[in-house]
Amino acid sequence: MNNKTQLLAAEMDKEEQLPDDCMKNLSVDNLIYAMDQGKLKVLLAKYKHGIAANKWGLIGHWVKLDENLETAAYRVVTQATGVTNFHLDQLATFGKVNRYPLRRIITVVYYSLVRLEETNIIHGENTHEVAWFDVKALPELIFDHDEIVQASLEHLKYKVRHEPIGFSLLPEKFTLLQLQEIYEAILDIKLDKPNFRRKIQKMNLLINCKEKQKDVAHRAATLYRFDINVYEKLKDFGFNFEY
Amino acid sequence: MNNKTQLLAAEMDKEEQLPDDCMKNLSVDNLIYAMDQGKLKVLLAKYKHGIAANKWGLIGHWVKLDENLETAAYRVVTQATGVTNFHLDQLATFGKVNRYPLRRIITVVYYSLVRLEETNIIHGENTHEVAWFDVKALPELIFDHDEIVQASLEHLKYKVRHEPIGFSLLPEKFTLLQLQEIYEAILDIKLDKPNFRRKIQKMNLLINCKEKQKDVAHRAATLYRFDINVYEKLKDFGFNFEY
DNA sequence: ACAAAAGTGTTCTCAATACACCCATGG
DNA sequence: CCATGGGTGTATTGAGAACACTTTTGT
Repeated sequence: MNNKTQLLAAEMDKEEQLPDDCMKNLSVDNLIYAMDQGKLKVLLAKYKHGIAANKWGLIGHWVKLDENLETAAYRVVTQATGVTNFHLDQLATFGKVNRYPLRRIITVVYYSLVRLEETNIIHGENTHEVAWFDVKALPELIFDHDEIVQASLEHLKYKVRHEPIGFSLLPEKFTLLQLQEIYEAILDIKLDKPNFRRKIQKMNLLINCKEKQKDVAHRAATLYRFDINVYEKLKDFGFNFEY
Repeated sequence: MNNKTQLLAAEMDKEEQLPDDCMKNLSVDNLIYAMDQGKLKVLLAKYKHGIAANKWGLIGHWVKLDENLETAAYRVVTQATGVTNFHLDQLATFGKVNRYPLRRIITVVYYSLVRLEETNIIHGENTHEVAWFDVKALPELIFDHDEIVQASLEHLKYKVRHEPIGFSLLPEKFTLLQLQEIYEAILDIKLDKPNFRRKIQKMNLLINCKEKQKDVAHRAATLYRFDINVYEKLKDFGFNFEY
């Protein structure tokens, strides 16, 4: 064993804390999104150990031997955010030979949409810090995580136009402007307010709560909630939100 | 070692022929699609060994230690079809704990679109037979492959409406009816011919070859080819093919 | 002549767009 | 009274759907 190999082995020890009950070459990584005052944010962690030390990266973990991929992703999101009920979908799998410098790791990437007010961020023992970042102002990321984030943002654009996923980012009762801001943040465009309202209302996805906002420095907006039944019907028929 | 374990071990020997230079818990599977006389077909293999013996399944293989996932998928498709230039995209990754009965295997699934007339089907040493199947009349499939096929057909519907992938299934010069048949086969609907023509022509994706079909028992149709330059522009602007 | 597919024309409806305008509330 | 966002009205444009119709070619 030469010096370089020893160094690598030392790094790997520090890095991994890879438990025995996990698969050796497989991880899940999560893109956890939330809306915060009209901005789309993603949750990142600053790691303690190994080659990723003191750098920001996605929130991920190993997959247990007897654990489904989606279960692993769910576990990681819940552990980091405290949220138990959220939208979770597979994005894609990244497996370039050298994406992780020390050995071959394939990562299955999931993305989730959470409601900011339901979160209670906990940083695990492997991380110094866990924080929300505006997707338009991301720090430098470890490994291929920047590529992954960009791919997921593209995918979100695609998705938001064909499924009403926006509702997964809002509290139960929300205003039309809040909903509009989601589309604007994800698609990175400005929308016409009157047209947006009419369009979204015509879809019959919204139920008027017959309540108004409180304590706002302008005319109080009507609160709406999402009609899950109509959504289920729409899924079969197709849904479209092109601009 | 008890009897059952011995049996399993014997099965595994027969099953695998897992080479030393491959990852142990990872495979790629491929959905290879082509159009044949207005029908959408998918390529399947009938395996020789192990628990999949004499059953139909997707065309897959192990991923080499020093091979990217996409490279592995490309290799498998080329090996089975002889085609070297085709549309290849990742679909998703399937990794339920018991999807493969003998041990944990995660499979990264790709789909490819090939031109039937460019194919020269070769069946490898692990398969008795490789054949095209109409997606509307599939045989029983091994493991979770039916779930995978259904997911990919859903994804194709989604995809064909937002990217002009149809062209990847056609010869260089094709008629408008051939193109229409692709949309009809993938979306599983009937389209109005006059409206289809106008719509597709307005997109400026087609170049008139100023040639006609030969030897057809009806009025010869104009041949068109695909304008790749316009497509590249459209990708940025967005593309839509809703019906 | 007939089958089969190519290809054109026309009408109707409705969604998308642009933008002017009024309303309610707190500071 | 003004800033801020809520909310309505309306005219124009163009795409999509339905369908009647003519053209070309081989058998």
